[in-house]
Amino acid sequence: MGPSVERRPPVMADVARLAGVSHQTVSRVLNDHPNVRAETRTRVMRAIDQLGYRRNLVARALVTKHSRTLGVVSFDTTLYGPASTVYGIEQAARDAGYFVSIVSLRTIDRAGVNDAIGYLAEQGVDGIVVVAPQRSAARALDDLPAGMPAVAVEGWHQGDVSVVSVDQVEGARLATSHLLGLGHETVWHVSGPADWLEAEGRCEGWRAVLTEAGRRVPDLLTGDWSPRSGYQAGKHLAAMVGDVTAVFVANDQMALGLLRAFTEEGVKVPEQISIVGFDDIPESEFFSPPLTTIRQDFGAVGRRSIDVLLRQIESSESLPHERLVVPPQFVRRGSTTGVR
Amino acid sequence: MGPSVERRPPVMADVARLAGVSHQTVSRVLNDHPNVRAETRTRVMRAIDQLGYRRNLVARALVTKHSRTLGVVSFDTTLYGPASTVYGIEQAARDAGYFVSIVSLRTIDRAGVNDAIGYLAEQGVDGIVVVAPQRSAARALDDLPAGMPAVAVEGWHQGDVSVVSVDQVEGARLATSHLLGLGHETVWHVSGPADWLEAEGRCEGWRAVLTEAGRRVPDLLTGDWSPRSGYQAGKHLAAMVGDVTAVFVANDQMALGLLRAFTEEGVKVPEQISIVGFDDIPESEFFSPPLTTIRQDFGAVGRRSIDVLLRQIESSESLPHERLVVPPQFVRRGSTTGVR
DNA sequence: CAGGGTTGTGTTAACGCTCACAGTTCTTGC
DNA sequence: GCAAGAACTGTGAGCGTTAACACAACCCTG
Repeated sequence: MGPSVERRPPVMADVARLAGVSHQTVSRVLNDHPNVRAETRTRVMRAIDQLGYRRNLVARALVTKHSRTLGVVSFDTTLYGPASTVYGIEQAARDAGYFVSIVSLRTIDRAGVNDAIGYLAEQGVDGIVVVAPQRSAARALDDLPAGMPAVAVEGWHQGDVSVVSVDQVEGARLATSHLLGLGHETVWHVSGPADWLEAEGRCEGWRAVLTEAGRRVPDLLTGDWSPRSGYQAGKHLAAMVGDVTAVFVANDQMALGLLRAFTEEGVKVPEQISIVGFDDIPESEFFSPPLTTIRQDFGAVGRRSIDVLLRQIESSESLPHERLVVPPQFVRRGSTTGVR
Repeated sequence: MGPSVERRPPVMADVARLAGVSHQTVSRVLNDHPNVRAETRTRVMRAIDQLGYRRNLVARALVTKHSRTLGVVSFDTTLYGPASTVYGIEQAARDAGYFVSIVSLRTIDRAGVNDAIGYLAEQGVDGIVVVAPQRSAARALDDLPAGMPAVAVEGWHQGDVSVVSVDQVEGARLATSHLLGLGHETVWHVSGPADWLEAEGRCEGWRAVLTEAGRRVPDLLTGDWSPRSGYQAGKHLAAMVGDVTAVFVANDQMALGLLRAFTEEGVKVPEQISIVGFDDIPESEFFSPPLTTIRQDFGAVGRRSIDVLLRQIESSESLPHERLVVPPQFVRRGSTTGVR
């Protein structure tokens, strides 16, 4: 019946017409430009919510060349660590007025990360955070699109990109020293999978402390971060009670697996074997026994990485790349005790 | 020295010039339109990667009115459930060629969800998934921008928006029936916080089974999903061993808290009290004892919700809203046993 | 009350792409 | 060998916004 049945969403020009001003004035009101008469401003505002107008950020991005969107590339955001980091990133970004577009990789390799970065670049993100805990993934940062601001989280410090990470080596030192300080002859280690930078860092810290103290460095056991792999390592270690009195496990989930294996084999924790984990997942405090562990402040890592990235985006020239390190924190609970 | 030092990223016109064709032909190659001579196509392709050209999806979105981006609004993506759901959503979306822009709320209320939806709408998303496990949040879906395709996950089925969820009531029935089937007189319940739809559904299923079997419905205990709240409930229940022989806990994290409290109080699981959890987080299998629980297939929920949403986006007229239910799965482990 | 600045507003041209349509060239059949 | 159609390619406009500039109206100050 009416002149046009199909209703398209209102645009700036519609608001302008209704308010009796030019579209540019509407734009000025929206970007709260100073030089608009108060009376005009309210007239425009009234027109805006009369029409239910929302500005089209896509059109805006086209002309300003800024989408106010950040890209995040991560791996398996189902895990507590990545999930918390991404959460921290998202919060910090939104507080700064940015959107977050996320790509969560199933498997992580250079090609995959590169693709993801490419997609995000096409989409016009202003900067990219790569949560790149593996060597192979971190290497993908070498071929970023020219001029794309980026920051690596838990990545490698080589190459010319800023990195924000928890000090893994220090965390491992805390864990290992704690156990030696309790009087244990040496400390065993169940590490994360090869190629993971975090696994390497934790292994390095553990080995360093033992070496510095002149202790025997036992054979390394390797898991894949899963409770199951910890369980398997635990079965292996349980067979060596007496020889093994202290274990530093590279994450809390594997530590849970160890705990389970020890329970099954009748090995008492901490009486016969002390265990230290890493991460401090929310569950750790309620393991039996509650787990002594190293807390990583993932939220802080996320926030810091956004700080670095935004500084890079908002300054015109390219800043020198920095390396930010968030300290880990030792959390003493019931899974460790001194030797008799 | 050169004509221009400042290098701006190449655009379609640059590619066209280099390949000796019009910008439109470049566009056709990019969108693999059929009517382009093979020779022309390769010439354009060569020009594209000679210049390192990437198309500008923002400009494309401006004219097509489709950003190929989906918005996701969620609450605390640090928790295993939401994190897994969002992961499933992201995977499914990317497989379908869509980006995902995520907004993760700190606190969840109608205003917050509304704001988030507003932001996403401005940004030009083609559709929105709201992971709205609370009544208050679900209600925000009532005032969606007109014509915006949307789907609720774990939400309320009222209002005219499609909903995808795990059948919470059925899950609770499975858990409760299992315990009754083992010969327990009745089953206690530690529920999630009020206002959470999942908590309500689980409570409803539990109560229904007890009522149908003509059993006494014990006082309800309420937690907040955290292990700590489970621990507190556990302390309370431990004081009533003998009276209490079976507990259905609304999630695995709280179940862990119960387990810890029972261990401290010397209550044996499952010998004195049987426990069933909900979620099947990766840790549950390695609790002591391994937890009998109800598995939710979060990945499936994510995928299904994207299916529904894309169908809505890609069909021009508005489809009737549907209600998709993903069945839960009972997982028997060591935390439950029959009464002597 | 002339002239310089400030303040408020409008006009026009991009931004980089796709769509609609108008050409052009190549097939094909008789 | 030539019309008729199919296959390919080019031209121009426009998506909704901001930037740059132009211009009007108003304030001062001397």
